[in-house]
Amino acid sequence: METQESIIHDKRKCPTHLSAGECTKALLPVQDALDILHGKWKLQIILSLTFGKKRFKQILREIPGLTPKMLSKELKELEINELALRNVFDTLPVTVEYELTAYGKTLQPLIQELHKWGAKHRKKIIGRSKK
Amino acid sequence: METQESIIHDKRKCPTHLSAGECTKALLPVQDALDILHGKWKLQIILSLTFGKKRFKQILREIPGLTPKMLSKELKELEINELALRNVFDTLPVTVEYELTAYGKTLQPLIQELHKWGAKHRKKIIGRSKK
DNA sequence: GATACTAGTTTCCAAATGTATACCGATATA
DNA sequence: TATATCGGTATACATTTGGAAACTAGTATC
Repeated sequence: METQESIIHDKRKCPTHLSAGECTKALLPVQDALDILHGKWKLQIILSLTFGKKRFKQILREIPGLTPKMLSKELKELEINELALRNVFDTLPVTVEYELTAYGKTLQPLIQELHKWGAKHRKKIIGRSKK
Repeated sequence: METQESIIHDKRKCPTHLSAGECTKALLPVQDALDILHGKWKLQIILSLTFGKKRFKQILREIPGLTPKMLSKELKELEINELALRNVFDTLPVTVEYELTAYGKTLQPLIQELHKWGAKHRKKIIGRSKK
């Protein structure tokens, strides 16, 4: 078992924080993770799929305001990142089922962490002034 | 000590995933956390401040491509969320120092988690095909 | 023949976001 | 007097994002 590399607060590794240096590069994976979860619909779609396989129209009906264009786009992104799987059945009319992959389910602990921090933040900030 | 509430995968709590139900509401804190870290510059600015107090122009010089307008906007957001503090000194010309608050530093473990997942994702997906 | 169902795509448009550039007042330096 | 410094702001523009609506093919139903 290797120790988790600390990417911030390590002054021995990044004492002067040079602009184009190693430290900025270390942020790329963080950005990746953020990008994957970012957007108005991503989380809701992922959440919907955690409760089982879903068909296209079914997801559309579940999430109010979601348009087919956006759903199509978001599902493609999930597919590209191997977080969701697309299964086509040649019924009439055609049936398409989406499901989270095992890999997609590894997002869960991360979402939990975001939830934990976000919930505290709601209590601290939003609860008292914002909006 | 109370047990952390599970927001997904709990079929007893959210068996049918009704559209406007409690489950969607549970995603709001997650969105909050994502929003705070989102953007091209936020992480870089936070990272910069983890290495100590910084002045406006200093941050600008450190992060290539960053414009004063964006930096100003991002710093204001950090301030509003009480993640960063703005200190004005009446020197000539005026000196303004920004620093992470203790609360701002609580983001660190979250960023670590994002980094952990993102690094694995890089190896799995980006390393072999994307971009 | 008109309508509805499936899973999307296409087109157009509005709003949000981000960038480039110039500028501000006050002061110190060359 | 010209220039540079500080911490920003103002304006104009380009790019990105997202939404509304109509439309596709193939078949089944009314």
